[in-house]
Amino acid sequence: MSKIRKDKTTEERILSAAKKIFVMKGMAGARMQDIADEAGINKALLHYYFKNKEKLFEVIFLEAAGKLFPKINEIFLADKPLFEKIESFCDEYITIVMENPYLPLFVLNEINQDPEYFLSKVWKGKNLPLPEKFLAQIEEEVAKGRIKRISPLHLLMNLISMTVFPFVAKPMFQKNLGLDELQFRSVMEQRKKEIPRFIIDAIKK
Amino acid sequence: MSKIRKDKTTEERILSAAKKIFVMKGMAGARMQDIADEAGINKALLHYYFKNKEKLFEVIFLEAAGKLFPKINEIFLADKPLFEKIESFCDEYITIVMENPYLPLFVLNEINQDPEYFLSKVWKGKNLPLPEKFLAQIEEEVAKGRIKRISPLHLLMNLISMTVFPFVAKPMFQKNLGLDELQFRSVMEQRKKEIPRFIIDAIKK
DNA sequence: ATCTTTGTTAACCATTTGGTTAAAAATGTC
DNA sequence: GACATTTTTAACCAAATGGTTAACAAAGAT
Repeated sequence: MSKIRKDKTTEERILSAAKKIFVMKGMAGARMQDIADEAGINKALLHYYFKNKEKLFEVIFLEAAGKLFPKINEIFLADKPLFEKIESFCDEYITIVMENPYLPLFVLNEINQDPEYFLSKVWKGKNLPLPEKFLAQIEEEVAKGRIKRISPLHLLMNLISMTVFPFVAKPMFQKNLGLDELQFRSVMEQRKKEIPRFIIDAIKK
Repeated sequence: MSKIRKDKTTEERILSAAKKIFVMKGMAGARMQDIADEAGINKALLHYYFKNKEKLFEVIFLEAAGKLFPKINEIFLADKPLFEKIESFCDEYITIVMENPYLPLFVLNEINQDPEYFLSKVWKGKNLPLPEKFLAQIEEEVAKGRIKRISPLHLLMNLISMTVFPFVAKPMFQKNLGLDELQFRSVMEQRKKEIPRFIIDAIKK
């Protein structure tokens, strides 16, 4: 069979549509007929290409998680000075999530539905979290007197919280603070610099 | 009709069961039969007492939001020094959410499904966000030279992010950092003090 | 005790949902 | 062009879902 593909294959159209609908509605709320409509195909094709809803969902979920989790592991493992790590994490992570601001909520919500199941899928070998090096790095900076005493665990939580949560709570912040879409994006761009500055101000001696 | 109630009325049992199921599964994933099973009643009673799924859901959602949103408005409006506000917000908010750690994710997820609809329900008069006073307070502290230059908006985002997000991402943090249930609770207790300390270290001159 | 009102039950209903099937259409191979 | 394989279609299916109904039971009012 020839491997030459013209424009979007049916499979690609399904995946693209499924991503849109699953990210918006979640597993429980998404309807196969809606995915088929979005892809412009007959619903039976979803089963021809992906067997069932669960299999299709898994592809989408793993792709989404594959965008979010390796990046966190990257700061764990990188050989860089601490402050640089913080700066590049914020910059890169916000850039990634800005391309699809609903990803974090989607992934976190599904993980909360069945943590063991979903996290085992995500961690199947490839994205195993390895925080030890990063946490040890923070301890070392404290011991060397370069930063104030702080628990590595809390520093990590603070970093990830400030970077990700505004996306999760987007409508709430928009309404609370009177931000339209453009303004929200602008604020998140600012945060690429604001968060590292805030953190470094908090821990620098 | 006598208003004397013995133990749990049927209505109370429904509400209690509905809260459990809706918070766990969300609107889309919750099943009326599951709620009835949880309450130990016949499913038809759900409609006798609450007409339909949407009406029942709304009661639960508003109750949940009513736990989370007024507290945020409280820091906006309180006549207290800034640092005290930050300290008491973290302390009280974490205490509230610890009683039901899944509330933030539940409320935020539903709001993201239809922001206009849900936020208008929440803001129907009573919980209208009034951040101006708080934001002005931060500006004043900056102008008086008591804290470093910082955008009030970012400070507010940082405060709420660090307080709430660990609950939203609970399974992820547990897995990443090897925390069992007790340890997670202990970490969140620590954060009552750690977050204000971190923030104050970041902004204090 | 009688009647009215409220609460409960089990059966039922129409629609929706994820999935199946067989036939037709399209594509690939020689 | 003939045959094989893959893709697509429309109809169909069983189960699940939110909701309805009528009968009965319990509680309230007089």
